[in-house]
Amino acid sequence: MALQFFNTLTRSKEDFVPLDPAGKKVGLYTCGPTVYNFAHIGNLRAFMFEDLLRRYLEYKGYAVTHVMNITDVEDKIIRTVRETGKPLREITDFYTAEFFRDLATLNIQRAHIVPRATETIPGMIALIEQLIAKQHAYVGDDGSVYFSIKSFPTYGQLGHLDMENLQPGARVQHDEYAKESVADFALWKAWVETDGPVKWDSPWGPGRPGWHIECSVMSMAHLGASFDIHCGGEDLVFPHHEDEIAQSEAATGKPFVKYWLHNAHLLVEGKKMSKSAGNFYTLRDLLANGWTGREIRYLLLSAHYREQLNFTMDGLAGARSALQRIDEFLLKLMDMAKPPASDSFEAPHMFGAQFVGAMNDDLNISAALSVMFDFIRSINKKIVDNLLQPSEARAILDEWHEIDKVLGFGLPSKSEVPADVQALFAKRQAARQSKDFKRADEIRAQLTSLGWTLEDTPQGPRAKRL
RNA sequence: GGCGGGUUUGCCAAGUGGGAAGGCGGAAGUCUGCAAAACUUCUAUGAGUCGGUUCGAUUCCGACACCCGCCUCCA
Repeated sequence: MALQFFNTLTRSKEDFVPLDPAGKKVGLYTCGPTVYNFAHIGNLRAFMFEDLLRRYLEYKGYAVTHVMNITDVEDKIIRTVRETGKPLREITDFYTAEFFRDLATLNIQRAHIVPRATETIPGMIALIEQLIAKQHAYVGDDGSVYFSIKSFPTYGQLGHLDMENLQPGARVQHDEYAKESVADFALWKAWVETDGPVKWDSPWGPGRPGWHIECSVMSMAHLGASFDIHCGGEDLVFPHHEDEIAQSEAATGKPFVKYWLHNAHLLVEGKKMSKSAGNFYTLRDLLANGWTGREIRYLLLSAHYREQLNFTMDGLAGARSALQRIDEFLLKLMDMAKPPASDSFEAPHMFGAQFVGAMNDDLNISAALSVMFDFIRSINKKIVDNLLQPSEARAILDEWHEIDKVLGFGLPSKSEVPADVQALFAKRQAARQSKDFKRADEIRAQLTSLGWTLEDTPQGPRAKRL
């Protein structure tokens, strides 16, 4: 099966064919964070899905250029500036650094290019000028610039909204802006007093960019007027991505994005995450409760990205157990792995092909993981029956490294056993052999206090770190 | 009000017009001086409810119930 993605634009699964005539290069733009607060796990699910997407594209051999913006000017940031009196840059630098720390904790690969909105303002002004020149935008009485929806007939295509019959939602404030039409959106927002020191000069007076324009400018600057994939949470479909399409295509006359991929939100303990419900988590909250980035990664990754994921503490415990089982499996293989004895060695049948088959179907990670666990069970059986050759173990580990480039769980490392611990192990083994079990149990307790546990296997005792 | 997604075992979660993946949990067993760990096996005659189409429906269609999302700056 060819690689397929569900494209929000067509609401159907489509074969993935890059714009690059050679079929090699892929341009990927993912909407980044607004840096006014710590990211919560809902935010992080989106970045996790995008990480899986990028890793899988790279696994498939595509040369991916990944761009992710940092939104560092926006209403809530300005509010924070006003409330704290701190310079904007101090606030956004802090939360940007925290954001990257979160990504590192979750083993999410950083985008190749990470532009900041505030460093892209000249490009935004240039694009807005183009839109005004082409009569897709107009300057309002207050000095703000608005995009004219009616100048772009296909507006509403991504969100599948019929603009003619659209009933404004409760959040629309009709009287707030000097717009010609309620649905028109701001490209440039004129400075108002509550903006305080946050302002930039423009041909239309001081102000700041609207939200949507930054993504159009930053994506096209690095990926060209047309590029392959644009991602974000499903809430961004409308208006954010709809507006990006309108601005970009109105300015360039070219199709903006070929594939739009959106991830579903998550629930926490079966409920919508909210601060008032007490189920609102940032990564630091979870780490403080003893969970690891790896466990959180596993849980966030384990459900299909277009399905709502129920994030629960039971789920995290399940992730922990599942990862332990994987680690145990890999450690066993590491213990027995040896390079093949001869050149005629044939690698054993692996699960890679089935894994790819599942992932090709719009990143069906659940099916892919089930293939992985089936494989683990089958190899465990061979180990129990003493049928697994050391060279096979080596080959499995080699392929596992490849698969892990997609999953990003990481492989366990064999811990070096210090000499004193090794000596205790030997002493206990001697005590056991002379049937002095009381002494053996004492030594086991001693090892526990040193942070080591042991497992007696047919091949002898095995040391494990607690 | 409009548009869209969903409801699968104790929990999480896939696929599928004809035998319901996988993970966690649980049970039994193997191994062990004991233990732990590991491993093996088992664990939904049933798919929100009610109808319809069909030889056959969890899967298609229609109602209803409930959950969730979007409808102008929230992943």
